Amino acid sequence: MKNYEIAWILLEYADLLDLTGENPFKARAYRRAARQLEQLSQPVTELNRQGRLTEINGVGSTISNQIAELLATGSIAAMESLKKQVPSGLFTVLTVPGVGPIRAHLFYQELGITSLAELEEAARKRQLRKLKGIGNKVEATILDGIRRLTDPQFSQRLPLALADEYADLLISRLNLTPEVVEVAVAGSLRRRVETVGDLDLLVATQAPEDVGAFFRSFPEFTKILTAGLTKISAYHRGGFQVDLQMVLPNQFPAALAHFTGSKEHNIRLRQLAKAKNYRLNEYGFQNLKAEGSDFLPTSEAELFNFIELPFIEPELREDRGEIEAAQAGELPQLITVTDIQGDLHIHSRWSDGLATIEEIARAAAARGYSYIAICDHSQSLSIAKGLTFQRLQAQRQEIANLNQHGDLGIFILSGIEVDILNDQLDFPDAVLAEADVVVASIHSGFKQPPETIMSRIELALRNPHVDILAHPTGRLLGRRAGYAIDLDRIIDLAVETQTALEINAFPDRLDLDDRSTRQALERGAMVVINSDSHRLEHLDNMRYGVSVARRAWAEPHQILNCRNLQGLREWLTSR
DNA sequence: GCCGTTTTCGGCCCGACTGTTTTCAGTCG
Repeated sequence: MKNYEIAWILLEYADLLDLTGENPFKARAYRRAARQLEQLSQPVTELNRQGRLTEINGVGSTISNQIAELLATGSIAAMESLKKQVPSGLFTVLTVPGVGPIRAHLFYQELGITSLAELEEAARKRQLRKLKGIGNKVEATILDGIRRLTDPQFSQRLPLALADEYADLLISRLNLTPEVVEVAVAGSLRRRVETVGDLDLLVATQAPEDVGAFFRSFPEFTKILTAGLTKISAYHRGGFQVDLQMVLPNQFPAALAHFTGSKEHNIRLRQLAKAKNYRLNEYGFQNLKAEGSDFLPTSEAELFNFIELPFIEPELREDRGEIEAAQAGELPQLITVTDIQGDLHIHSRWSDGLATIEEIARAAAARGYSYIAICDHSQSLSIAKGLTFQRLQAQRQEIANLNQHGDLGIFILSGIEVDILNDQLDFPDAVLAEADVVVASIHSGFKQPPETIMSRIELALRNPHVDILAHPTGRLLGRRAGYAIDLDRIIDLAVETQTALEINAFPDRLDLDDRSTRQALERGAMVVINSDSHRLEHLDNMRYGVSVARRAWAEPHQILNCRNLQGLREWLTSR
């Protein structure tokens, strides 16, 4: 059993505890334990064998015994008996905005509601308002929430790139009013999570009423959900929620940290503040012992320093070990976009790209790169005008000419994105050996059984000419899950064969994702960030790949294309 | 359920907003 699978079961247990009206701190204990398991670098099965489970933070005698039971028997008896008390449909009832564990439990106890459909029917028949503490407003909120849950437009999380665009528009609009002193993106978008559920914006102002009224009047909002003195929530016509927080200018740094989160990270910070006899909230530090000795940080760095931590980058604020690393002075020196020296996966007009190689080279040079690799598709991918051997030869000649006479200020490597077919690569070794860079990837047979896909990928990784495995899981955000692969095994093979794993920076892909990348890096795999550009503007998608790498704690020396051309060539020839 | 240079018992992060109340419970982030 994998760590994340065990963690998932503990999370389910926590939900069950919530739904049965147990002590909320008990559920929190299980969530905390699950979180610790997820970020563990060693297998839980191994720790269990060694009887060392209780060494994990948040795992005591009960949970360690239950994990042992789970590993031995495949289930936890206490959890199974809870499941008998709680129909599985109650979990979906919990997803309705305005319905938490207490109300879900109440609806189940009093009305026998165990599904979304039953909840909707009860609300329509005005049954809910008969219950204690529930009125017509709550009923309406629940009906609206169910409508939103089942509306396809609202059912998907917003991809990072799209969220950036919407946020930029809202921020430039907010800046039109002079009462706005400062605006910033907060929440998961600032932490650069691959998809965001809603947009969090923070404004510094002396006049929150005016800013609030201005904000509420934005035409793109289809409904104002809440409108308080400091917080406004609205539905955006793009199918997501926007939360605006307003604070006084001198509260801005503390508020920025607070609303950036994550929630779990904030809890850790507040615990540290509390140990120093301070309460930390969105307004600053309040001294719990001495009135008037409050502290308003003037920057996020000052806020961290006050609780004896160095500045922690937003991408790391997930309570995935960053607090401990900060305390030990072992935070990573995260990669930035300016560390990127080149892009090793770009398509030209020779296959399904729109730009010529020369146009690409000039655009890449303008972005400060010192090299690029043109990796057009191979022959079998006819839908993408895949290159035959003859056309590949002609393309190589063009690249050679450009390098020789082009005056481009950038070096063009001649590459190929070779398709991984069912039992071979799309070009023979002799052809691959001639390429400067070989990127291998799967474009067919997504639904094959795991063994089949895995043997194809293994074939590619074991081929000595293959330098990079591109978009390793094949997932498309919000559209297609990845292939059924064993990522642990792929990472092991990549390390063994010294093949680089790609973070494909295309906003639809972001493949590998942050968690997988972190695993790969921890186990010593080489990682490369590529744009997979098909037109010139796509080169700018590199930053989304860099975001993934930053969330994976990547430092420049771990990323292949942070090397200069000589370093890259040394790596390519050393393998 | 977990945990301990204030603690082996009694805490466990903190506040905004709404609705159903008549001082607070529930939800959310």
